[in-house]
Amino acid sequence: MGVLSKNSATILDVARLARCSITTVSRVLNNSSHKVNEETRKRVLEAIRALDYRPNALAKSLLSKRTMTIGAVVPDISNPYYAEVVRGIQDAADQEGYTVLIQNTDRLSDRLKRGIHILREKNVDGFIFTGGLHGMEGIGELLCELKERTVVIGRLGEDLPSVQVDNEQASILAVEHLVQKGYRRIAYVSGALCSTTMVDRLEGFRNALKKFNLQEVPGYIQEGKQTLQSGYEAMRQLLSLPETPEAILFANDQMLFGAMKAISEEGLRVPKDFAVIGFDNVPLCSYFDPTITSIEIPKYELGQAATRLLFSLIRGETPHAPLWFPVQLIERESTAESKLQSVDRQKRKRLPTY
Amino acid sequence: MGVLSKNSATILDVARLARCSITTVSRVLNNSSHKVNEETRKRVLEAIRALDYRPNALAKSLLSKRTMTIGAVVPDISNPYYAEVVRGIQDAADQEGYTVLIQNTDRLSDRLKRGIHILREKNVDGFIFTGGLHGMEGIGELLCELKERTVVIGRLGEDLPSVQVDNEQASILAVEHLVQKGYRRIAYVSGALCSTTMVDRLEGFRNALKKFNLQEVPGYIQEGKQTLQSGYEAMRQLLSLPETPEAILFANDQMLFGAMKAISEEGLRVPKDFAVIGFDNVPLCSYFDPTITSIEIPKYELGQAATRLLFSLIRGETPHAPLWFPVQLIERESTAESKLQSVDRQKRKRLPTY
DNA sequence: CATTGCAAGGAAAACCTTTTCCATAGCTCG
DNA sequence: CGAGCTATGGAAAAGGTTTTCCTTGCAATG
Repeated sequence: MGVLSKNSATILDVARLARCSITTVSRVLNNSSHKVNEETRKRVLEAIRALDYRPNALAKSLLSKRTMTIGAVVPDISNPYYAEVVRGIQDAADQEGYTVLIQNTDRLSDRLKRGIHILREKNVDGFIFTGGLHGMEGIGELLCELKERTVVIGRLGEDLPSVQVDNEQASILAVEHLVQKGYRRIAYVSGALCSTTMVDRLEGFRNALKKFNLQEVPGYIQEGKQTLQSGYEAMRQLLSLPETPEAILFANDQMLFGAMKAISEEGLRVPKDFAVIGFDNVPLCSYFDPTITSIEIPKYELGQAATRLLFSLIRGETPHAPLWFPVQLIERESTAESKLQSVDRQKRKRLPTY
Repeated sequence: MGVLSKNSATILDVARLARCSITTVSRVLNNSSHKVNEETRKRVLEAIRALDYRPNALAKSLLSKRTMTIGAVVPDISNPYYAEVVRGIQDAADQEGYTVLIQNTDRLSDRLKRGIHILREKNVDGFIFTGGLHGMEGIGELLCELKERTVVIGRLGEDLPSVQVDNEQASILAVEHLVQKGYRRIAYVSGALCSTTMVDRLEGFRNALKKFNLQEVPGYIQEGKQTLQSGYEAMRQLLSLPETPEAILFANDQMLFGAMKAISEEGLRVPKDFAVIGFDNVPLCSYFDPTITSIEIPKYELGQAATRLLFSLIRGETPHAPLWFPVQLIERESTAESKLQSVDRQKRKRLPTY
């Protein structure tokens, strides 16, 4: 309507127009228990509408010490895994009227520190850390008074309230699946070991080898970054080994997809020549050719649960034990028994390997 | 040190400890031009350190009417395309000390409205809209006074300052490429036509058909959502047609990947049986088997440029004409000439089609 | 009639900064 | 010696809310 006023209306403007005090306006606004005459209320509401008044959140926050904003620290938002976790966080926050401020760290510890700094400066009401961060012990200090309003998805070294997934167990699950399918020479491609997630998955793989009496072949464990390119390179490494593995477990689906290129470049096929299995079960797994067996992590649910846990902390409830979420192996074509391997397996069956 | 005070120190605490007024503390803090005695300054700095004082951004913002935060509205952050755009925005914002508040709309117009509402409430200093939004004319009103601090990536119907890519031209480029390779029966799979991006790409495709004298075959234009599943379904539709297309242009790479599954399920191959070409050139394109020809959109640069444009608006500079970014066709295996088609092409060459 | 209680409303403090304006003291200059 | 300048410092307003604590009428109760 007409000229837009440069500065939006304040509560004082409303009070003036409604011929009452700002106290009354405030009461109407927050429908306080303090009674206000029905007629006055109508005048106020009318004035609010006429002026298109909306309370200034800044002023409110200054007083209430609540910004209705929570901060989320994620290693890499373009990773579909974290994108989904963030989605869970945002939806849960939304339900309680909170907004989420996202800080990307790109897995760099100084960007992490900077992120925390910004979030504190913005006066967020709580923190959610995702991905953990290995060997980054100083975090507790950075959080200061916010320490009691922090939730971690995964581990962080510090013992903060958390929502977790048993990554170690997940690796064992994957290896078990491969063993059952008759694969024995199993390699592992890890992501950057700067997140506890990656540390746990690797640990789990090693334990699984022991558990199933398989030996760790030199060169069968590759470390890279969680990218297509890195998966490709790791696979090339594996392909160059004198004795190539029969099956490969990838610490994340992205790396697996990258590796598929290396495999097909050599004219090799999955699962005929290699079985592969990924982590995270991103949507593409069921659309790839062949479809990819992957460990499903309840990404959305993790984000959601972490946020709810955070709200319970904010409400002053005492933190309870870490919340564990189940993982699940989704079997698809990439780990089917190839004919060749079925034969192999027959042969092996006679050997008392385990 | 020792026990953490529940409420962090204020400027008053610092002043008391340094035995001076808050005015002086403020001056030291913002190293104002107003002189302050070297010894006093030292006392203040000491007090700041001792109390671990950090100014309250809320109070500062209340006064300055600057939150050092900009809002970004994106249709879908889990889409790699937007993830990359957001990355560009964040990096550029970072450089100027700004923080980005992201609002996902999931392409729903009420979530969009809600997002705008939240951003206004949080007093962001400016807006960036991505993806455009078709048939959503009321936006200008929602923005109100922020209208002059809004930048759009793409079009929005309203004429706001923008950073653009010629999607229409891009479609023409793609079709031209296919025609040059000898393909004539070209289909198009569109995403949801609620974003101007999608509208423009479709428009471009239609114009390209005209330009190259190809006719629009009924059923050759499919509309879906920008998802793997939707791409898969669209492809199934195309495959069920009495005469299948020779080449398909997909409005985004995700849909293309979904379609690849439908193709391989039929035992068909790319590019032998179909040429396919995508939009966005996400990283996976060069890792897929076959590698995928796609239209490269400078996603990161778009985000970056939009943010810089926004800052120039915030500084009070007058908006200039829309900024155009070039698109580029990245040719890969998925549009190689199949032997079969080369023959076809020879045949066709005799016909005076265009 | 005096007292109590309630409905309705307002004044002012508090939240934490920045900024404008003023104060003091010591100097310099004409 | 007075005017004006500089170096240094503080008081107070402003920014927009919420909340605590009054105040004023009026009706009900004894």
